[in-house]
Amino acid sequence: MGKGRVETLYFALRQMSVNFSLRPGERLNEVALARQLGASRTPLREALNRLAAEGFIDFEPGRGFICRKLSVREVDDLYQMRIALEIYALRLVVANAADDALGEIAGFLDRTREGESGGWTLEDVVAFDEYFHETLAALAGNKELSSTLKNINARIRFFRWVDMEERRPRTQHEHREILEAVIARDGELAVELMERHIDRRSSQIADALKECYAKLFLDGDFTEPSFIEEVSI
Amino acid sequence: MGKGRVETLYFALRQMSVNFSLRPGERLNEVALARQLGASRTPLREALNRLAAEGFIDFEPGRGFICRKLSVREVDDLYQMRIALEIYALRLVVANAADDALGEIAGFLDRTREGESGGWTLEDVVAFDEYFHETLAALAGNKELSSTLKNINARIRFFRWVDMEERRPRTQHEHREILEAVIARDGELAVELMERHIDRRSSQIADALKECYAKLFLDGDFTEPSFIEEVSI
DNA sequence: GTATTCTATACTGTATACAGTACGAAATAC
DNA sequence: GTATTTCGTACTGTATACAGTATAGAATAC
Repeated sequence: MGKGRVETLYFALRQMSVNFSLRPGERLNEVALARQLGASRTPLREALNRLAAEGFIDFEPGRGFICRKLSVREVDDLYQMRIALEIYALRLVVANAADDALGEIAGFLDRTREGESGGWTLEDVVAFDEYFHETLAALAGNKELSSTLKNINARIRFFRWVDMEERRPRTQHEHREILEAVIARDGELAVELMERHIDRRSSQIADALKECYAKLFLDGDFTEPSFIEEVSI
Repeated sequence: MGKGRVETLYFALRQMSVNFSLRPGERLNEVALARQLGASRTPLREALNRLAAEGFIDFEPGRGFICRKLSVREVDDLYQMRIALEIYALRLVVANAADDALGEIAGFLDRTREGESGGWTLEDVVAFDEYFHETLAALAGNKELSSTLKNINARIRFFRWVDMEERRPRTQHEHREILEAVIARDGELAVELMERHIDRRSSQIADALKECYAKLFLDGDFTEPSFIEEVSI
């Protein structure tokens, strides 16, 4: 079955939103975007409407579609959502998951370990990080929860990309600890470790976001960082 | 500022999806729907795309938009999501909420108490139930969490409407107990009460859904209950 | 009578045209 | 020089036309 034109546009635009190829706060020119993506305005707008419903872009009636801004508040809220969902999922996983499935994840952690040889790029590490959390949560067997979590992860990926630079050394060890607590069926420990692993201070988020927009505007046309909201907390 | 045409269509269609004025599993005829709602197909489809992204209706490429089916699995998953989100929110509320705000909710529970005199309709009671949960969770101050919760509540409203017939007597008392635990800042108790209050067995859900579609097809044209998925668990 | 192919219809998917409006730039007043 | 109004442009919002395809019904074969 063909995936459908709107679907294709949806994923292309989603990708653009995720890595901010579109500048934050910028109004999207539908005609230009449509031509750039080789489509017409109608299916483009349908894809944009879906993305707006999922929080990947903003929409203002009469003004059109606008690239979301880098908001401390939003990242903060999404990290809390992660904690809420992942912790609940984790309890279910500890109670119900098969040992086999947990063993698979352990194998994944082994294969992606960063030894003296293993030279992973930052993108790799971020992808592994997401994969670990999503796969573990998926063992809870709740589709709605899993898809919500995936959406959240996509929306905070730009942040993770900066955050990971600092946390990279710790991440691996923490993942292993969490998984071992799950395998030992120690729910309380697993939950406690997971919460500490995910938790971020608002100040950390603000710092990372500053770095984010610095990165975004490094090459050339630095205009006005008016697209970053609530830098102060 | 005018709310925009698509926005209006969005809410009208959302309402239709919530109370299943559209029959589950039924393909939506865009031309007919557009005429019925006094709009053109283009904005209609934009609204439908948003609703599809939020899970209020389904979409199959090449076949068009389809009213979601009554699914035990989905209701089950959404109830788990409620537990995950509301419990996490509750911990934040216990830790941070102002006494004033909690007092307001207590006042709301008083005003909506079902005395010998107070004759509330089932719709009223369901609305009060949603309001209690959403208002309490909102005190956690997380916009993403609140809006996700509201979406979930809209998606399970048809179910609540049946479920409440049975739970009506208990509900009020349980809400009061939960709130009192929060006011007493007893987080563990509040969480335990809330989890028990929300939790449903899959078998309960299946029974209620059967009643749901019985209700939907009571007047006249009973055709084929093929729109109910996974009646057996 | 049942299954299968063909055909007509009706619906979705997309392009495009047009209307209305927001926005920016130029011009004028002060 | 600064503020304000006017005007032109360009973009969004919506209707509509057309093309392609899924679907149902009729006709035919078995």
